[in-house]
Amino acid sequence: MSSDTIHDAALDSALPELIGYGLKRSATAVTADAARVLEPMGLRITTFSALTVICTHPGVRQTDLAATLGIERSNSVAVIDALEKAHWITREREPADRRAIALRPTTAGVMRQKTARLALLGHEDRMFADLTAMERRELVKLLSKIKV
Amino acid sequence: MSSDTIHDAALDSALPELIGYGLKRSATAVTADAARVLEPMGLRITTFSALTVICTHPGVRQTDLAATLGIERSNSVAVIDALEKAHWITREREPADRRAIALRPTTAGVMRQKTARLALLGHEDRMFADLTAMERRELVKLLSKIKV
DNA sequence: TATTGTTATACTCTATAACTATA
DNA sequence: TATAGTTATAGAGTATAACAATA
Repeated sequence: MSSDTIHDAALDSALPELIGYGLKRSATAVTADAARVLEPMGLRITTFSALTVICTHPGVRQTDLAATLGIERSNSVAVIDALEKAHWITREREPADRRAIALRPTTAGVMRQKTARLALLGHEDRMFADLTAMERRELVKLLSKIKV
Repeated sequence: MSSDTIHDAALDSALPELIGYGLKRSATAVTADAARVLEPMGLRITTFSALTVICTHPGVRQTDLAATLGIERSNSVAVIDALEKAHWITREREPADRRAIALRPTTAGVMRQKTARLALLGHEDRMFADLTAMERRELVKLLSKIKV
């Protein structure tokens, strides 16, 4: 750094007193690295997340998928388009309710999800290398206590 | 939710095993709420963060500000433009190095930062209401251990 | 009337390349 | 040549409104 004014990024401003600031910076760093891991597999965080839910809930409706992921239905369309275009999922109109569309993974989709999941677990091992297994569980627990 | 397929958002898919997934969702919820709090004051998260660093480091250069905030210099320009337009900071060419620009808060800028900070502390009290003071400190500590 | 999927749109954040003026 | 600030641009995430088909 060229100036002597600031030594340790963010650690000597008034920002660290805000939990949300650290939370956002951590999340940005982790998601950026996750995106780099997924990119060569043709996946983004949103498409991987959707594919994962579709694999664990074959036949899920788009509306329920969006609710599960906490995204807008309208934004789920492009995500599902991408997965369908890659032949990792299928869209199938539900006979019982012809408004709804059931989403199911293809064999290739299931395989791709498994590969990507393993890659992400490796990524997390790197990003959270300085946390013990107990600390990681504690982190997850504390995050789950945040209001959403 | 209209379908019985999914009951508890994100809690019954394979996503929760990934810390990054919970981290991103928490950060999204917290930053969205923080943005709602700041909006009526004419601030966004980026402008508030920049204003805070400028208040605690009057005379800081734009490059150092960007480094402190972990953003690209190029992206800092619009942020600083907004703060200057609102008359909360001043840009001042440094005589010793005429390439550099020193950023200083105005009286109005200092006051606005204080008001916004208090509003954000209230916002955090709501978002982290289910965490004890010790748990909040623990959360900050664990977040700081994540690789960036 | 309400819901499902969809389109269109806009805004924020982030990232990269290239320019200018200064050093 | 290297650095500080800047411009332009593009991608990704998120949010809202409105529409057609179906219930």
